[in-house]
Amino acid sequence: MALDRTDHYPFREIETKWQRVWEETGLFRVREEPGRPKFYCLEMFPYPSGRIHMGHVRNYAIGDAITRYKRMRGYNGLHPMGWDAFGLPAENAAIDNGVHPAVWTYENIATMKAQMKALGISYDWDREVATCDPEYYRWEQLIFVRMFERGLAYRKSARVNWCPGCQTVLANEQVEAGRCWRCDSEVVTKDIESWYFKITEYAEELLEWCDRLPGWPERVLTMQRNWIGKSEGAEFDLPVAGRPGLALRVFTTRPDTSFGMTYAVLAPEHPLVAQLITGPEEGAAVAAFQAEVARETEIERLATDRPKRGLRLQARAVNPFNGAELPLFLADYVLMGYGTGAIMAVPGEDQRDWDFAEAHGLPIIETVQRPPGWTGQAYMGDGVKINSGFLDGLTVAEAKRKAIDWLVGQGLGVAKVNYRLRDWGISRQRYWGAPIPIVYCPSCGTVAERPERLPVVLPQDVQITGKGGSPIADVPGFVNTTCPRCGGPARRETDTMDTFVDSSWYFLRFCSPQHVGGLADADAVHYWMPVDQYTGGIEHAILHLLYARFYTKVLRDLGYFKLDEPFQNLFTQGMVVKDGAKMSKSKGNVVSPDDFIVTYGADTGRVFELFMAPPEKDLEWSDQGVEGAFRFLNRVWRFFQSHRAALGGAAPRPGDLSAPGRAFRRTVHETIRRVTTDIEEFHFNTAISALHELVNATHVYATESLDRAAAEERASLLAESIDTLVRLLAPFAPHLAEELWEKLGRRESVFRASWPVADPAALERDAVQVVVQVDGRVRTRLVVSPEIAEDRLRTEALADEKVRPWLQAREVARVVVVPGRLVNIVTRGSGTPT
RNA sequence: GCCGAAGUGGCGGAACUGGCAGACGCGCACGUUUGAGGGGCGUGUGGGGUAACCCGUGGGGGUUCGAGUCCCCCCUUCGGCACCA
Repeated sequence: MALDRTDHYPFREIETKWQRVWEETGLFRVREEPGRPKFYCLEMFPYPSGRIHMGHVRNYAIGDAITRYKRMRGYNGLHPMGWDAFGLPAENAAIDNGVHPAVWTYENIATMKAQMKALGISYDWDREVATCDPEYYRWEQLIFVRMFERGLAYRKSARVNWCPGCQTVLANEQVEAGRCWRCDSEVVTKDIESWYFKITEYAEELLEWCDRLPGWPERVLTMQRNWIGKSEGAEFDLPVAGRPGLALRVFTTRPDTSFGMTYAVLAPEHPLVAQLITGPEEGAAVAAFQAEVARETEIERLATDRPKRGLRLQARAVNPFNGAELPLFLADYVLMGYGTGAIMAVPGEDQRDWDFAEAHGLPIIETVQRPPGWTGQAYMGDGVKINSGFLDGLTVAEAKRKAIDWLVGQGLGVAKVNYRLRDWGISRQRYWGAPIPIVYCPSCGTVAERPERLPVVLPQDVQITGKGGSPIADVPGFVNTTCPRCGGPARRETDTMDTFVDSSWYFLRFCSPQHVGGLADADAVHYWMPVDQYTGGIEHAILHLLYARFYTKVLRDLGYFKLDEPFQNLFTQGMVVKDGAKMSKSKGNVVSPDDFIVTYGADTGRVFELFMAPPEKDLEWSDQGVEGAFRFLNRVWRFFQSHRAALGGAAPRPGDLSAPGRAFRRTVHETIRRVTTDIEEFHFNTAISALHELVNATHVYATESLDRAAAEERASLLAESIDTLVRLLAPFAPHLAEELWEKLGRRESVFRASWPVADPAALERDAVQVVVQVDGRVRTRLVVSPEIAEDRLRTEALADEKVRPWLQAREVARVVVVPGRLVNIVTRGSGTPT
């Protein structure tokens, strides 16, 4: 049942008023103040897709609560916002509606910025950046140039999704069940020349630093470690039988199992395959197999619940450990992109090899002693080596070392560390992205653009059809240029950069967004960085966060900044769902922030989203929950209105308060303590419930009848309570708090006021409740002094009249006393109480 | 298939390091204010039982004086994934 809102607090006037005041006074504008502690709070900047949704609101409400809290604790709080403005949806809008991507993007930015302002998030809007602004991407192009000079950016062939209908490259998301999402053509793979960043060069450092990021969720670090995928082992050659000089290089993490190899496998794309074909008949079979595998996606090739496809070649490989000749296969489960693209197969100690061997009738040799009863599958555990020549009797670890030593000694192989991480392909054959600043010169070759000629500006006047190559390839004024080195006629690169590049350094630009001398002012970066709190969705746990870490290290090594890691603390928030599903237009379960703000106000939205679930978990949208949050703020407002006149008087004197006064004051200071630790630990839901309790307790205290002395002290205690409540409420409902603060007669913003500190004297208790159990069951509760001696408490518990019946005809075996908490009387015997 | 997280009232969720399970909110019921509705205020609200009490944190075992919390097995749900040699 919806509320009749004639009686609600005037949130609209309040929110508009304070948003204006904040803007006019520049309250959230910050600059470096050397010597003052800083707090850089950042939410992942959004893609300007059209309108913000409740997931954004949740993200910003979290970041804003933290920033405002930290400011009240005296930190110089940087809280910037910008736009991850390049990307595919803008091009799709252009194709579907004929609107230019730039127009579409900037319109969306204007809309979303207005929405954010209506939420009253405390951003320093002077620092706003959009990645599609040439003043932003010129520095990205400069970084590219420096990376190219260092060999960290290079070109190689890449396999892409190709739509023969549109004659264009497709992103994974544009491929639906193997078909183009636009024209429904069957998608094929195609190799094209692409630009790459050598992130693999940083694999080891990125991995090592995973152990030095205690402020990151462990599960994110685990995902990053697994993505980097370090494995240690050996790389060596398997000679091809009867083909001197020809060998397959294989990588293995289990060189100790080499005596157990019963076949070998090449990835179907392996360049050696062509040389191994013995005749036209086999050539045709191989080509057919390769075509078959090319149709499989990598996900399919890596799926466990489908049979592994294989094609046996006539050529045979030789096991260098014992000279055995082995069958040689092409198989889909071996990928060219990992290791050497060829493996020795040891079915005894690898389950994938076991499955393949069983399907193809290949022998299985056990090289590790099985535990008793082990049967029917590969054994990957430790044990004593068997059937392994000179490795017999060793443990797996010993045998690994010895096998590697042997390979090295024989000159056959090397110890090798391998990473699953691949270099980062950044070329996109698309329009709406930052141009790659490279020029192809007939005489000088591939040349980086000269820094003083940057930015290479994306031309505006293009036709976007979704067909053919990059639209800027058809703009002669863009493509035709002069060589930065020799000045002769040359051609520009027409690929643009992956938008993940744009978002890999924006947090640095926020430190000095108008800086014209480079990507960011070093002093500003050294003052503000690292980001103290980064908050966003778990979907970015790997790619964005890994790329940003990589970029930070690259910029350090290029000499720009002394900074190893960009994000000190990371928080990954849960999704906002409705009816159990993620909000989306197609499901029709979207709740619009605009409607919401009109009906309830921004403060209610924030309080609801922070209160209804712990922030790391999914939040189920609930209209009734919203009503609850709205009711709470109205209650605060009403209470304030009716008791304002009764506030004031001297500050409470803790020493000579009446008993109810002391009890009430303890509640106030307990709330300070709870809300403070809860915010520090991201428990916003329990912080807000503590505020509920404070409001309830204040209401009871204000209306209960007291004797005259107690009633006189009430005004000053209520004043302290209300003052505290307003400050504690400020991070969650900033507009309302600001309004009440002003009504309390304060001239400065509540965000310039200090965060309250709990008075230890007020927290002291003169009595505690102790639970008394008999055999673990609660029988009574005693109210005692907190300093009561242990044996006195024991005696009182044993003598209690509620306890005694439970001890009749039973013997007390022992008494467990937990001071200040409980007494548990443990008995022995058969008597039961009568 | 593997890895990770989580299963607590009618619902969202609390519960520090093993110490009163269910804070706070929603919903519901009754009362009160009101011409009425809405709203406000008050009381109650895990299940069973007149009561004393008993039973209760996905299921089953275990450790412990004491388990939502720790250990083992199982079930379910949700996330992530890379058959990575």
